[in-house]
Amino acid sequence: MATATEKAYDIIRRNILDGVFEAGTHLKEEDLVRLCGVSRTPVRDALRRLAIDHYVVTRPNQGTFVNQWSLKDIHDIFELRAMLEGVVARRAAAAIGPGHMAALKQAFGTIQAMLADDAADLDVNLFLAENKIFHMTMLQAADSAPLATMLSSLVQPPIVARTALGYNVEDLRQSNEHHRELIEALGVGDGAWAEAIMQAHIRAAHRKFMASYRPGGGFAAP
Amino acid sequence: MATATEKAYDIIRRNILDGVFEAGTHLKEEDLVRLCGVSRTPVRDALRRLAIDHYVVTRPNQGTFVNQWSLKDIHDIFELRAMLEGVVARRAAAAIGPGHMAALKQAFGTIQAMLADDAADLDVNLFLAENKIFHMTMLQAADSAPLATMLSSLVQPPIVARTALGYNVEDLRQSNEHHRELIEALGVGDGAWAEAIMQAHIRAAHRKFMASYRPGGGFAAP
DNA sequence: ATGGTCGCCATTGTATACAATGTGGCGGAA
DNA sequence: TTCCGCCACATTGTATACAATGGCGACCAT
Repeated sequence: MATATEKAYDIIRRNILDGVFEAGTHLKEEDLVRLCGVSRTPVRDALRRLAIDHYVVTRPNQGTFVNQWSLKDIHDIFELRAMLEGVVARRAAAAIGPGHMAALKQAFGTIQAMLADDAADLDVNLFLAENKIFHMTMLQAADSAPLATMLSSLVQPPIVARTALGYNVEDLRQSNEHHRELIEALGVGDGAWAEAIMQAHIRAAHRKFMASYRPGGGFAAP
Repeated sequence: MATATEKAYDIIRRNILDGVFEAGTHLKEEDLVRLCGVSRTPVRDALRRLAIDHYVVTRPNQGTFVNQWSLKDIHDIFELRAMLEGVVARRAAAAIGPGHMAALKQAFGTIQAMLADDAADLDVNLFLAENKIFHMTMLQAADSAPLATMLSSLVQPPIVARTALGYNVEDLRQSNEHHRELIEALGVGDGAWAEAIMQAHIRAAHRKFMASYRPGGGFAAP
């Protein structure tokens, strides 16, 4: 966290993800100055960067607001993610090398170990971190900068995080079984197989998310 | 062009599109201050907005550079555009109303009129404007904010503009015939048909673009 | 001659002061 | 009472001054 802009970015982002700043909230620059302990200039910079990542939207002369998605938007996002992550899997099957393959297996193994232990002490954030590593590795293996750019604008952290909150242990096991099958498909270079299982993987997440979604913006406990 | 930020944004963007700022150029804030006649603050704001739209990339403590795409990136961009614009067409076929349909027919008619005249006096910018209206109308008819966001990050104006430069009159006629067929498919609500012809439309543009592409960044005259 | 290191300068990052804008409330008139 | 217009304030937009960073070249040591 070397620069003031980064500091402001991280603090604001964290508050959005933690739900302190609810969807639609008007983020006033002066308040953020007090919260972050930096001047307005880096705060404004941070808000622009958050706009790039679609955490917020800025309306000229009005201010910056925490982004919110309609139910329809969320459906569309999952729909598009299923399609694009499917492409990622297909391309990864054609291009993956031993390094990325090893990273995938390790992420799978780490999650598997989490699930083998008593489920009670499972740390959702730890799961999310490993899950992210898995998907990022796939993305790198697919070796397409435009594809990576598009997906990054589609994988909305608030939604992904809340999806995980809706998971129970059985759901997590199913999720990691998909990972296992993806590794298998990639191992034999079967792009169509990899694409299909990846689409199932995302669509399953979609259903789990909807099951715990509440229109008001709140979410059911896991 | 009310605000200084908008002014800077438009000037810098125009210079990039016109090729004054070539790909990879280091855009120095102080130079842009002199060019735009505003202070550094709105210039920096404008550069952040240009980064959102992928015209430039910013590296911390190093500066802002005009974005450049590799040949592979360009292929990927067209590939993804074909897929996503296909989805747009499919969804538009299911949801389009009379207003959007009329707009599509008008854009088609305008382009048709351009091509009926003597080809010598054809204004490429005018064609581009109507072409954009056509595709934006399709996007609105598809009625999906996430889809619109993704495509906007994929439709790189420099590439689209240079694609048109590579067109000859026959290519333009083919392009507008695709538009005609899209309207027909949408009229009978055949989403699969619309999707297929849209994919062909983008892939044809891809080939026309590659035919006039020169690796150095220059392009053959039309 | 070559390799590394130090310091200067160009450039970006940050803070603060001031200007402009848009909004909400108050008051007056119909 | 209700609607319109105006004023004041809260908030964002802009300019300028200062701080920090990093790249590049010169210089020294080997």
